[in-house]
Amino acid sequence: MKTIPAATVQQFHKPHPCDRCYQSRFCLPTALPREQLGRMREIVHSTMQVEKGECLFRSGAAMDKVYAVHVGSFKSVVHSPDGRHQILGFHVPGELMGLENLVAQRYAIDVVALEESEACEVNIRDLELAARDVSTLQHQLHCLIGNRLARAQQNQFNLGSAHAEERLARFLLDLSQRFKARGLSSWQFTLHMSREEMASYLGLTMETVSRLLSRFHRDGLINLSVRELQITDREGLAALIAPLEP
Amino acid sequence: MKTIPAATVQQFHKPHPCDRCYQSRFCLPTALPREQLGRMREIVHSTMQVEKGECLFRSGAAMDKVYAVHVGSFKSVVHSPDGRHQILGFHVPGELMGLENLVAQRYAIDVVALEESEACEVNIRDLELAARDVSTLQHQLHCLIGNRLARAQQNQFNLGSAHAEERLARFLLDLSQRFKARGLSSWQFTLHMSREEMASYLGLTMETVSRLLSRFHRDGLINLSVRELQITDREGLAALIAPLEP
DNA sequence: CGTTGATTTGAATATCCTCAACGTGCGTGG
DNA sequence: CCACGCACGTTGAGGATATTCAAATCAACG
Repeated sequence: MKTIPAATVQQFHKPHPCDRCYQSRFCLPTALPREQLGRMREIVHSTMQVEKGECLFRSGAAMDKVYAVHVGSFKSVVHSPDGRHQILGFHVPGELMGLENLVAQRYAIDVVALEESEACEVNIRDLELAARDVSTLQHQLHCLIGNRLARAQQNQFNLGSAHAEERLARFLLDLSQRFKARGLSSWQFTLHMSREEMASYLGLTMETVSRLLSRFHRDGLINLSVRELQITDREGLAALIAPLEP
Repeated sequence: MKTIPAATVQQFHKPHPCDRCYQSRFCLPTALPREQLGRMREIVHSTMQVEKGECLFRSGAAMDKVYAVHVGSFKSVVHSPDGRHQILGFHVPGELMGLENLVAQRYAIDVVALEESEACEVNIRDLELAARDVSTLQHQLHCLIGNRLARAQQNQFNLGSAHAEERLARFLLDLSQRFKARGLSSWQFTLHMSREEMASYLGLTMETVSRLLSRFHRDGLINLSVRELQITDREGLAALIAPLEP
């Protein structure tokens, strides 16, 4: 992992790291008026560059930073004491990671890069200070947190009330949605996670995920060459998430 | 549902509603220095009294309040468009509800009382304003949010990686833990929710929950008369949450 | 090309769900 | 007081879904 202090970035590259995700809807500085951006830049501690499979951070001890994805994608993994683990979420640019570290927790959560990625590091205390100065930033932060909670609750519904088929369909459509929100293609994208990782996230096994993807393909819903996904029948996929016959 | 404006409460009862949960560890005003309590009281809009089965709030339209449980207990329920529903959590005194309403959301979440209960209502905008004035309040709010996220993630792990037996064991121990944190008995308490509700929360069916409770009883782990629970072998229960043979 | 790791596919099994019957507690009204 | 209905809970049998174990296929890379 390579750390690039914000100062250095500003010195050598014309755009500040924050500018690079300014377009993405959910990034911190988005909601700030232009003239407040300077305040935001002050609190961005540095930019982290991580290789595929590398750990951005490992929760434990005193965790006093949050991270915003700039480039690439991450997964967050929870480990139980007995060695099992589960993926809690995938993070694409503009999303915040480490919010749960605002306070001590039971489980250790690792955040790992799925590909070569970049994230900017923000000190929590600085962020809190800035939020007190700038009400739009405070509100934006609360919005991000609200989104995050809503996402966690959606996951809970998914894992609790949906069968394998529906979980996977929801997952694919959710990804599609998130890419679309960032201005990327919503019907053709790369799954940067392995089958195993998808399975872990969905509370299934690798084999079940694989079988379902094959079935989706047979049914003409998707095209899939290893990790390159095309959604060919969005309606068909959407039909799977509401198993009802009215 | 009966609404008691804070002013009225202060007038007719000696203790302000906030005083009633001042001892509970996670309630908002807890972290405030005594002299700041006044600021907190200003933003408590009113106290809501709800009957068993009654809806405290129903998310939708513009939701601009959060609630703190004073007395009793609540459940939050998510409804999917096709009529299914799942319980996302149970809330005991001192816990905050409605945080996900800091921003618009996809799913409608209802919060319903499990028994005769009381909650105090806080306007989000007032809360944000106060948080900017009082840094301890801001930090406390972040801690509550962090806790909430951690809980959601724990649920996700539970639903995704644990079998029925383990889910139920975790649930019982979690409840025990939360009661203990409030100074109540950790080995003997009332389950205010029905089997159906427990099942919904755990992503199981009523029948499975019932069978497991019977089994736990046969194995001498618990005593259960309808809804009165005694944990007779905490170690035995804890052993179920780490299915490992070293 | 052969090795390694990821993915797909198949067959047998386990877990949990569905359906259905039965039991219990409680309030209502005969 | 007892019968009755009703909601909730328990228990059983059979079946569906997803897992486990195992083998085959595919892709990447030296």
